[in-house]
Amino acid sequence: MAESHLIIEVFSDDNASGVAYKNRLLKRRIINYFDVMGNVTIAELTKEFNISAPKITNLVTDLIEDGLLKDYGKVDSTGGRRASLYGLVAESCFFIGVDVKKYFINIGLMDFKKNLVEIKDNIPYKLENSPESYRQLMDIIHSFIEEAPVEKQKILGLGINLSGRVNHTSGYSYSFFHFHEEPLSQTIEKETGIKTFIENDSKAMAYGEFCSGVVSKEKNVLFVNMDYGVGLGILIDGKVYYGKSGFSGEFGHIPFFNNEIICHCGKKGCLETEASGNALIRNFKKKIEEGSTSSLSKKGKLTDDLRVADIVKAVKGEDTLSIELIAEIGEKMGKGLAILINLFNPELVILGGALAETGDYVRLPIKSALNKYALNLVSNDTQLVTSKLGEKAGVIGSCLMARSRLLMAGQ
Amino acid sequence: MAESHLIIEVFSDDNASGVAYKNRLLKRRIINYFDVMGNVTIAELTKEFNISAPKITNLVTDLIEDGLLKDYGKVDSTGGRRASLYGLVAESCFFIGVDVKKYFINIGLMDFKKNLVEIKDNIPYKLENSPESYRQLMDIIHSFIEEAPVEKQKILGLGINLSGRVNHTSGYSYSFFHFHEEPLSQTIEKETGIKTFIENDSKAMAYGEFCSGVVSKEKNVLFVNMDYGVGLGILIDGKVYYGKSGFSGEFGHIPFFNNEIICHCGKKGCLETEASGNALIRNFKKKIEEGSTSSLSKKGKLTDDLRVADIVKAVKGEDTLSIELIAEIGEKMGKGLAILINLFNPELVILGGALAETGDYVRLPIKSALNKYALNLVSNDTQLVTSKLGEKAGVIGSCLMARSRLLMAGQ
DNA sequence: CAAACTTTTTAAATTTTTTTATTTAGATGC
DNA sequence: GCATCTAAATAAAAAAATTTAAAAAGTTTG
Repeated sequence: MAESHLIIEVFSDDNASGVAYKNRLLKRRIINYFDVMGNVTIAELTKEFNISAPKITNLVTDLIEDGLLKDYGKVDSTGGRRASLYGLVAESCFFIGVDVKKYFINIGLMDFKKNLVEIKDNIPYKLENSPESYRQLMDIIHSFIEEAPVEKQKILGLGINLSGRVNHTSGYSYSFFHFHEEPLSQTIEKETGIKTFIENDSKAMAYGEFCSGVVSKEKNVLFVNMDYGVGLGILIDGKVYYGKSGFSGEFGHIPFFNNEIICHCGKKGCLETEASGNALIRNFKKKIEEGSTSSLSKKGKLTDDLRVADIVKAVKGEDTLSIELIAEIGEKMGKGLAILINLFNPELVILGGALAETGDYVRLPIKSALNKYALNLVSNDTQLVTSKLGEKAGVIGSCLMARSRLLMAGQ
Repeated sequence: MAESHLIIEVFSDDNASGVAYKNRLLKRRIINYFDVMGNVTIAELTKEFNISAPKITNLVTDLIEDGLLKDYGKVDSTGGRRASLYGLVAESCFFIGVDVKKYFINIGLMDFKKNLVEIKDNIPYKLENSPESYRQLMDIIHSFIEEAPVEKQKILGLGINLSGRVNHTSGYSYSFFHFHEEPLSQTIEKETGIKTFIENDSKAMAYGEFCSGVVSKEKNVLFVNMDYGVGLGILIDGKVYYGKSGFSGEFGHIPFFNNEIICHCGKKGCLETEASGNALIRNFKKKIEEGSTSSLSKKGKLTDDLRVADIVKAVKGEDTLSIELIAEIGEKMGKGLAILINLFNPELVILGGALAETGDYVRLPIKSALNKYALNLVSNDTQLVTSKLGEKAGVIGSCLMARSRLLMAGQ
């Protein structure tokens, strides 16, 4: 009780002046350091922060009293007295992440040490921009909180991923659930009693992959979310890049093709019109109509709502048509990615989203298109890898987003 | 004498530990704050840094003794005792900037307060990747230093802009003057005795425009350098974005057209093949050959080395053909910029370089293409303006780059 | 034009932080 | 197995920074 009160205090944002304020800032920086480095010793902290040992010792002792840190035993021998290793206390606080997809929801609970304590996968749901759909989402969230194996007051943050245009600072979502004057984050916060953060799905996935996925030391990373649409999460200097209003990374809607296909954004020739899950389904249907065969069709007929997940599964099952079509998408995507690589000179490009789950089936065509279309000196710098978190990227990302936005408040 | 020694000390990078180190860091942060804010009072500094008045007073007194700061008199009445205004001392130190263009060089001297003390414009020069061309460049730099109206020891930094691939961290230039194992910056530093920084031209121009040009409060800004080639300087969160090796912003070489024109980079269909000064000249020559007339042609004949500057001049002189062709370039450039706006959601896009000097002749076609091709919600955020510094952007940018890299060393 | 009020600057007292020295804990070698 | 060494933790002393209080320099108002 009192403990949980103290925890929030560390992350609070009041302008207590002078020493108290500085100490709180330092504590946050220390927590942040533990975040990246895992367990560390006092000596390491003094070096990192250029602060004397007694002072660091005091702060660490404080953080232990707050319940955020604990002693994890001694380091291995370094020739002298063995140092104590300190680290975060996993169960000191928790965060919920909600990943809202087109046809389902994933929702998870993460502890302070970034362990995904619980995850509920593939909860059936249909994302629509209606009050009913919103209600349904909230019901799912409520029952998850109810059933969560931790006291509710220990849940400090709630992150929600939505596709489309989202302003993460103000908490407004423009593409979905924009029914009131009030920002969506605030509405949900009032209803749940938990500090809520709305985030764009691709950005959250990118962040997830950055903190807990394939990224090791790279600081400039692009995450491509290949799903029904195409999203992009941009990490610059280890931080998600938002742009003026949070609309950065509209990669799916760059003018790229000379076609006449009208994109759902209203324009023609968007990258998404030919290099996306939607395009894949359209192409697939067309091929079947033209007489191609596939394990997904019976007597030239397809199920009415063919989904991306079906085709991805078929690719894994070596369905020739699916493999051909996914390679085609990959080639076009690769040419688009060449633009990104020329512009960003990133250390790493991560392929994520449903289509990326086909692994090398989509990665290799992308790679060869990159070699063809990107400047060599630049693209030689860039590694191209498949997401490690896979379908969990969204949940993990939104938990981590909520977590970091709470921890970093005012920094 | 002793003074100048102290100045460098403030900006040095030795790891003096403890208090001395922290004070030096603080001093730098204070200088940095003066940089952006101009003259400020002690009270303002205490608020900004959350540091007590006596401590700030001490640091400011120190900086005054170092010769970097001075008292600029009192503020206007605020109802109580009038505060002293402190500000940078312009003549405490100086920086040289060299802007190397295809057919000429601009070189300038900047004081500590960012005033361009002196500039030598349009020094005839031909940029080629040869030792002779390098020698010529160095001669120009040497004689500028000789003739500069300040003691050489007060010149703390030398910035040099080169087009093409430059690694600003290591100091290597890959497109020009890469004759030795040693980084170019080091070679020049040895020869001049002044700390030298090599920079990509578009990035330096972007930085110049950011610090002293059209930018007021914006933090995410794109600077498009429309010259013979097309360059891009990306400012994110108020800092130049480099990417892994400093090759970011290769906007000119994104795969954008379905043409068969071979770009000098070796690929086909680069943006630069149709939306650049080189393309403009090619188009112009072709039009004349086809029988078009222009104030630049006599009896259907053109001077052998038609230059971009000639066409820009003709546009200002209302030459119809030139105006038509520049508008055509603008439209294509605008479609390319739509990509950037969708990706970066910037607050501001600055048009710079020789072609931008045609003002609205190129800006308006770009603007209308943006409306057509960029996502509205995103592009509504973005202001499109013409460079304020014009042809001085390069010199000012490289001076400022040298200045800030010296001031920020180790930050 | 003096009293009351504001705000900066300086001074003194107090607190905090760093430095330096000492103690503790374990590793290594003879 | 004890002396010697290394490095961390702690304690005491010294230095530095902040807080509080007071003085100084104005402004405003009656």
